[in-house]
Amino acid sequence: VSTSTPRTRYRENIRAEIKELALTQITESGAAGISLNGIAKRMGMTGPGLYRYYSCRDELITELILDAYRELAEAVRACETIADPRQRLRSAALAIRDWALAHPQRYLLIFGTPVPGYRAPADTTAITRAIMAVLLDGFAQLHPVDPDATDLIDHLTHHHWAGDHAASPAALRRALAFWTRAHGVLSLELAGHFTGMGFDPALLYAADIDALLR
Amino acid sequence: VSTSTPRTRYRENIRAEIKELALTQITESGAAGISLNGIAKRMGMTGPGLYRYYSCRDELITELILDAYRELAEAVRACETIADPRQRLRSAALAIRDWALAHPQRYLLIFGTPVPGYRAPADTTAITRAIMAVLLDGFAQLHPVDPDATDLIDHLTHHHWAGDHAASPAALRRALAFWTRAHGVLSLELAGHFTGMGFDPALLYAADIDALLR
DNA sequence: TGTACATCAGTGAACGCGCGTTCACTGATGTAC
DNA sequence: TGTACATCAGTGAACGCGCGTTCACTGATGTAC
Repeated sequence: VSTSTPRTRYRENIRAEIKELALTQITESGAAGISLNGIAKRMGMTGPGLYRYYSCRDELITELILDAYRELAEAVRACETIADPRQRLRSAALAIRDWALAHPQRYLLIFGTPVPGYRAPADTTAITRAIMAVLLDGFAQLHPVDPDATDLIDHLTHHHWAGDHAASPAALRRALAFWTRAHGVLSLELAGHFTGMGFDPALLYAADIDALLR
Repeated sequence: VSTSTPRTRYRENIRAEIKELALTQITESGAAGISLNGIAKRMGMTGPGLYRYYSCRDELITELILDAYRELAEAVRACETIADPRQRLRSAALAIRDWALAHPQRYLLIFGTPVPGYRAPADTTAITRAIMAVLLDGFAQLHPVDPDATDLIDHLTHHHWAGDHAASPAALRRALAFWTRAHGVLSLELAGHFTGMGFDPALLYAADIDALLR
């Protein structure tokens, strides 16, 4: 973008600072606790001043969600260069986990309990699809495994999602399992449901994903 | 409980009505949206009146969480009578899903993004343990399978959780996977992440659980 | 380089709202004799 | 059965708080000649 006058650069910085503080608000008070007034106060500004940067609270939340989706997709896409599909999928799983642990609020903002009354932007499905494409490619290149879940695979044969990406039902089935298993461990871990159980969630995560890659 | 004077019965009814309305508030505005004033208004009462029944907002939330945990545990324990371990675990999985779909707010209240600033009551771990006991028993009775995830199983050997229930590491590993896989599908389904994908989450759920029971 | 003007960041007051919680109180419901 | 008293449900006013958002404004920053 060539619109880089001092003023627009300044605006970008402020917008970034606002988002940064919004994330700490989520950490402290949950997604519903995002408040323009609160952010302004921490920046040494008054509330209305923020309306120069975001026209309303929902616009800020939308941008936070889209940013998070994009960052996660980028982390996954960074694994695309790995030639071996098994290694690629394994490192994609690790990339997702690393990102989720590094940015728990962001992860839960996307995949956690939906923000009440807030409708997620439509653009997110395109990003989801981009992530899915990496998984589908990977599983398509993995040698096929013994048939399981025939019910589900039959079902998926008649439902063409995944856009123009004509994935085999078996690959789609595994990609979906990849997603749900990763999320299962991650969301329980982030919500603190494993604390006090004295085992390492990383190993559980790896085991659950590896079972899909054998 | 023999304390069933007309007055205590009346109190119990009001408390139940309060909880009922709190659940609809969660549905409408999320767990953070629970508000004593709002509930009172819907009951045709004034806000302070509710303080006869709950000493503060957190006490209400705590009771909602404990109720939900207990109900879920009950649903799982109802499967204990099934003799065949495979069938028992299968129906436990279905019981969990049925309950989660029937009471999405309750499920997300327990397993969703934690309520900000709110500290969950300690009694929940005992209930979690009761659910885990059913799973551990079931997997202990299933004939052992080909060794997988040896890293994780080694790890679990040295970490004795699950209380006095001396479960084998292999059973513990499968019980944990049962839990995370169930939650993975359920929470994504409840959060609406499968809408527009045109497949039946029930089949994905069944397939992911069945893979553990073969 | 200097002046005139337009743009824009941020302020402060205001609006209406809902929240949790306390307090002193009225009036109904139960209890004891 | 009737009266005297204690208990308790619910009210209304009040406190202090924070929220999103609007509006008219000041003062600084950039732009054009």
